[in-house]
Amino acid sequence: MASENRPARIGFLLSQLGTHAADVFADEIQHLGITASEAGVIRIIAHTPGITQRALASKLGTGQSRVVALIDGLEHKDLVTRTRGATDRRQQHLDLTAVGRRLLPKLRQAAEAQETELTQGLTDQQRADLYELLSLLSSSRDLDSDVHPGYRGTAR
Amino acid sequence: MASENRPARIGFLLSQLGTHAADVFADEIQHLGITASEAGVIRIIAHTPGITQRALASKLGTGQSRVVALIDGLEHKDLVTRTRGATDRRQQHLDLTAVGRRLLPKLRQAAEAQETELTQGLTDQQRADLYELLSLLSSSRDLDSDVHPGYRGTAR
DNA sequence: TATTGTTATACTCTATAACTATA
DNA sequence: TATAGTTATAGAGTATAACAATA
Repeated sequence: MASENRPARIGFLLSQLGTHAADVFADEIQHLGITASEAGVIRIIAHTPGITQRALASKLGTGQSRVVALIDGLEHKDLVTRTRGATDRRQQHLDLTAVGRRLLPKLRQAAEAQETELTQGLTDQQRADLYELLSLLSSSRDLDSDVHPGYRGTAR
Repeated sequence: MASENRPARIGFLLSQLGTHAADVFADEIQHLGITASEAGVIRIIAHTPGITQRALASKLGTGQSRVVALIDGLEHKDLVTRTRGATDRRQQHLDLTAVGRRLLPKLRQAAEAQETELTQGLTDQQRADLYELLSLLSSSRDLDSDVHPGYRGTAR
């Protein structure tokens, strides 16, 4: 704020480091044959099996047509299945295949490698402090703990 | 790391909050008639007047053709000028117009509004701590202090 | 008539290669 | 022959509207 004697750069640093973090994660999972977007979808389906495409679109903050394309890709890779709803046959329920489930521990490993890579300049105490502050920011900003909306904006 | 008893989420939180920060900034400058990418270019030219398009492309981490499109837009809005190099007529040197320079304090205001908006859940002390940690991360990761590469990745 | 998913279309950002004018 | 900028083209991600099947 005005009382502090430094330029307002937290927003800029968050944008910059957020982009960098996404790049590092994309690199970490490249050998798994999926993109960061696909990894996000897999995580959500793992957390809420049977979720409909509409509910997934709403969680991702994207349109339904984007979900169609994403699921087409994941279905083609045999990671996700679509099942028509028994009571409402308009809905498609999404679930992980056995192959998809086998990806989950690898995604967790990738997240750990990403964190190690990102925070290698910090002490354990600093890493813990940073985690606390980012969690506080995220929850106070009412952002979903499973999802973030993806990169729509552009460089600042 | 393995010794810490929490999931590896710093990378995820940085991505999520970075996207959110970029969205907030885009909203703050929308009334100025420029995008976040254009604001970034204006800031760089303000900092290094006479920079060539090639040098700008390298700073942005983008291709030269993207710079052509960006400068076309800024020139059309009368915010930036191109001047052929006197000694090497292949080069285009970029400078802000008077109108462009008048935007600078408004961009600073927008950055302050963004920071206030982003960190409204934090105490002054927490805000100062967060700034320290993010600065440390950014400098240890060797990221440019003026620029970040923009959003190329997608949701995770 | 409304809703779920699908298809079609367009717009932006990005990346690459071909082209020009200068060196 | 190499370089700075430009143009053309194609690919991803995104958003919107039109459409089919179902409710």
